[in-house]
Amino acid sequence: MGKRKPTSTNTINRETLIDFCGMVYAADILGGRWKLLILYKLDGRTLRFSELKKRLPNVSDRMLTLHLQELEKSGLVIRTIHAEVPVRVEYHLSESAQQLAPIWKQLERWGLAHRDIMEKEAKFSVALH
Amino acid sequence: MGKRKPTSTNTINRETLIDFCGMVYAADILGGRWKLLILYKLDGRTLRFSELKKRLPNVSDRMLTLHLQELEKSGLVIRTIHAEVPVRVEYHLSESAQQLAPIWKQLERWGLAHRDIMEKEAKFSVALH
DNA sequence: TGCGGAGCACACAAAAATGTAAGCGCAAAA
DNA sequence: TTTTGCGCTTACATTTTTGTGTGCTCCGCA
Repeated sequence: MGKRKPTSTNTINRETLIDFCGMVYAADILGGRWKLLILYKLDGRTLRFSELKKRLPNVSDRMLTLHLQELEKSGLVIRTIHAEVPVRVEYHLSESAQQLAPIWKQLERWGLAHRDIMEKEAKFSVALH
Repeated sequence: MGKRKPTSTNTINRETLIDFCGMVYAADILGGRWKLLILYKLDGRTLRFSELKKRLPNVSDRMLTLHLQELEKSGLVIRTIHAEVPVRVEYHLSESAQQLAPIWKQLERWGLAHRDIMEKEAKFSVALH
């Protein structure tokens, strides 16, 4: 997050890869400590900043703001400001992000399954000892 | 990569989240500059270190080694050492990783589609000016 | 004897991501 | 009048990730 040096090989590599690989592009957009989780929490509902914060353990104001800003720039979440006092700001998923939902649900399932496999293997190799 | 301070809030948060969310677990395993790309390149074939390196633009020996090691630890790639001279080391996907393939293909498609949408929107808002 | 490739390991440096603490602007509530 | 809440922003510190360069070891080959 923060700023990136535009001259770093890191940035350059990323950009050249993004050009020909949709997966790298997707990973770039979704990579970040809280992004997938934010999207997950916003799935199917609209939440305001403070509500979102409550649902994410240990996220700081700053990180939440930063990630939400990036997600907005990437066209995944939509931000609505209600000019009241105190201000009310609400977030919900864009159409594009909603199409992503089935993918992260699969990913969720795969993650759990894979973790089970790993744990069984670990037990097995302990048993061999 | 490298080592992590086990006391940092970063690590602690990650661990608590991983406990109840397969998606965070998956993201943790797959997050990393080259990981998805390595898996992608290994899809359906076996490659040795140097072949893999050729297919990945600008990756250094070190980064490739680190990522491959982590992927092996995560049970996604399988490493085979052929005791020849010079040594030959080959990598291929585990069964678990192969089950992941359809997901990243969807992600690939989504990425391209989403990028198109973003580009069109960008043009549109320029046109308004 | 020196060279060369393969697949790393190690020490170090740079960059990027994340976290912490403080404060701000406004109006209503206390 | 002071306090409170919301949704940030700013400055700064720390942690994590990535990159760079060097060298090693094994053996065959010239």
